[in-house]
Amino acid sequence: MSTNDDFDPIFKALAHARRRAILDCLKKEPMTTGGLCQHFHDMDRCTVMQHLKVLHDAGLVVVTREGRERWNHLNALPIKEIADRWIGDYAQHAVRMLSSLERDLGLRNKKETT
Amino acid sequence: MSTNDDFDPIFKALAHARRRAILDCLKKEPMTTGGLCQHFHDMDRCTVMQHLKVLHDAGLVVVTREGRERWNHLNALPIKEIADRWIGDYAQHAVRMLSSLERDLGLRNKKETT
DNA sequence: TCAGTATGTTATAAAAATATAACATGTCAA
DNA sequence: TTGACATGTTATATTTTTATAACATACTGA
Repeated sequence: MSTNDDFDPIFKALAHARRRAILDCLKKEPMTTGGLCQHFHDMDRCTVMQHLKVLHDAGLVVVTREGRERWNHLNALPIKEIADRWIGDYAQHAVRMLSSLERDLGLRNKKETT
Repeated sequence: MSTNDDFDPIFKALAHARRRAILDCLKKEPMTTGGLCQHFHDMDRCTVMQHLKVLHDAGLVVVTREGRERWNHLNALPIKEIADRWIGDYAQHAVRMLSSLERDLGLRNKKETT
């Protein structure tokens, strides 16, 4: 399935807790690379930049420049695309499973009460 | 954020295209390990089993046994949880961005037509 | 201009994920 | 029982990811 492969860099980008934390930061407001390094003071600046590169390559971070500063903006569209085009089927699967479980429990209760 | 860490094994499990392909298979119907190996004939049986272990540890695959067969069932609930508890904020972010973009384009068109 | 600052690049060490091989266990059915 | 089969386990090679260091570039403002 081609759509599955399209999503690959996005899933990979989301796979690291540090990167999800960076996204959480950028969800609140755009930040400079330096600002992010300050926020994640336990992480080397180069590490932050590598994570930003992964996020950028996945299209989850958009970069603008102001003088010598680099502003990193969240682009949540790829995440929404995954939600719309990939997760839907699985969510349905889960809901079906839950409702059949509910039905089975219902039958059991019925049986017990009769 | 603690919820972020709870999701870690799930995001990690979803990060590999082969594992997502396995989930796609199991979404259609439960399969034995052997059945999966037959389907992914270009992958070593041990590799399939390792992937199944990752999926199982993440709670995405539930295992039942029948004699010498092991049946792997999809459990999509963790995916639905991510959808409900993690993706929501980002989807909203995306929608907000799109609507502000729309508004800006609307303003531009207005300007152009006046 | 020039010191200080923000970011970029290249190389490399360390850790984790992926794939395979070799061997082990348990079940079925003749 | 016993041979074939489905799965499980342990060890290890290969590849990728993650983290850091050292050096380079470019902008700002005094």
